Amino acid sequence: MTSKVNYHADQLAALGHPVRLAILRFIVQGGEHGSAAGEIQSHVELPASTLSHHLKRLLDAEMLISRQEGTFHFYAADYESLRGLTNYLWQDCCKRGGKGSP
Amino acid sequence: MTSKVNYHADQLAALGHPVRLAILRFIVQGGEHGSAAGEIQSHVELPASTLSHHLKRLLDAEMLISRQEGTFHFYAADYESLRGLTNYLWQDCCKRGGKGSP
DNA sequence: GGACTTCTTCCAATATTATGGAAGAATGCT
DNA sequence: AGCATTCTTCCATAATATTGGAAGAAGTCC
Repeated sequence: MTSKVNYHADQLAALGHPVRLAILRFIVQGGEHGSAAGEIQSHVELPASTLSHHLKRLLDAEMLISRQEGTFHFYAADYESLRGLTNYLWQDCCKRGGKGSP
Repeated sequence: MTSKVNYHADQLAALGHPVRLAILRFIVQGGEHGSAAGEIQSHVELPASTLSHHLKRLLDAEMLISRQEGTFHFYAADYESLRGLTNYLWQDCCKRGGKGSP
């Protein structure tokens, strides 16, 4: 119960960093097969280790899914998770049909 | 351009804390007229100063709107802002109608 | 004006996060 | 086996966030 708040707060915190948000959007816009860490790196222009930390954070929060092909590590968005997060934000909101209804 | 990422990352970071997420949800579920700081405080059970810091953070990120009535400070959700945030997360996603389409 | 309520700001301590060089792991190639 | 590529983990440092007591501001009521 209370763990749901913590779970989603963790996801929001994972997205609550300019670099990580940029990473997610790059991946989301990049298509279904995901993006290799190297591609992402050349997009965000950061040292490999720093990027890796951010990717791990997103992975731990279950905002990303990863897969390996040879020496390449591909990252794709976890859309179900993202959907669950946005749903949670609006849950039980505006039941009486106020102006804020989604 | 890049400021949009920073703006929304800041919003996500504001929500990326269990207490603040709980606060937003309490307010969102509480109805249109908003909730007084005191009501919120008795819900989250935190010292007044700590709560005030969190409310300020949410306010600065434009996730809340505040209004004063006498000595009471009411806080309400900024639904347009919340909508803008969730839209941003899904923007330009899954253009080719993949399984993740919203 | 004085007492009371409601909430915010000041301040300092503690905890968590972010960063990146260097070293390590896993894979592939010849 | 040796070497290159791709990315992760180890480690230490710097920066930022969180926390809450004490003091302050702003309103109400007698």
